[in-house]
Amino acid sequence: MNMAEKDTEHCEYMYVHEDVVKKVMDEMPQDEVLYDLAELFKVFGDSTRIKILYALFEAELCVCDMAQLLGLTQTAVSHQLRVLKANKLVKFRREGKNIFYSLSDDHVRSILGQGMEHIREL
Amino acid sequence: MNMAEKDTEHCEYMYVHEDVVKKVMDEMPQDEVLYDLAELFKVFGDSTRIKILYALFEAELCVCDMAQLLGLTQTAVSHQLRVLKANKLVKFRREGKNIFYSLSDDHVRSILGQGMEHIREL
DNA sequence: ATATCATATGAACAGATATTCATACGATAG
DNA sequence: CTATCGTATGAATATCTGTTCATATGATAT
Repeated sequence: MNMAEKDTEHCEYMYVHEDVVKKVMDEMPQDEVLYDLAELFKVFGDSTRIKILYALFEAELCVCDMAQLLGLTQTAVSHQLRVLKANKLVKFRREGKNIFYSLSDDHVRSILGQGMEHIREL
Repeated sequence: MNMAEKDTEHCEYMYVHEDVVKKVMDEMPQDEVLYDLAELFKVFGDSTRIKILYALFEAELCVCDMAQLLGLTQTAVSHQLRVLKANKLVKFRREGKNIFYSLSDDHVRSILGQGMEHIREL
């Protein structure tokens, strides 16, 4: 076998391209970071939460506003806000009986914006 | 009741802030777009797929390379590549028996980059 | 204090999803 | 053309996730 070829290491019954694999391994972020990253995107991967985030693009809203606006139950909205809070995507303030939610920073806009660009090109 | 107050419309037993809700409703993207957007992020919301994408950041790889690199079975990788292909996040070319995958465009990098920035600040 | 409003929370259920196993397909070498 | 390698696919299973229902909490007004 020609040693100049990349195929050197065994992978079950297959051969891997060893040098490339090693290079990639060195550059890969830690597993935990990649896991956290997936968890973050999981939050964006639900249309209810996306709707809530988009609604908050425009204005600060209370739970009932969002429920009415999006045609959802108060409970469903509340559960999803919990997820968004846990991931620091929204912040909130109390005003009497109402709790007003808003976007916590501009990363949300950036991330959603990039996603929008991608689907526009599909 | 003071008409200068925002609370005008009924929502079950609650009142919504009508003017704000209407403003937001006008600005909201179509439901279908938001659904597609959620579907896109759902693709990023899995650590196996994130790992595959990050691996492809660095180099073009065949299925077996990825399986070995990431400690996954060939089948698992193949199933996830199917999802990534369906969402136009990766492209591929055949070279003999191997099929080499690579990132299809720079949106992937942008989206992952924004996500990374967010989790760094948590 | 008590009733009511706005929101949160816990349990239960239904639907979605990732992995595995078995197998099929397409390309190549002999 | 047959065997083998690399990859893809379908079915089955276990886990995860979102919604609903019932109920709890926290704030306000009377």
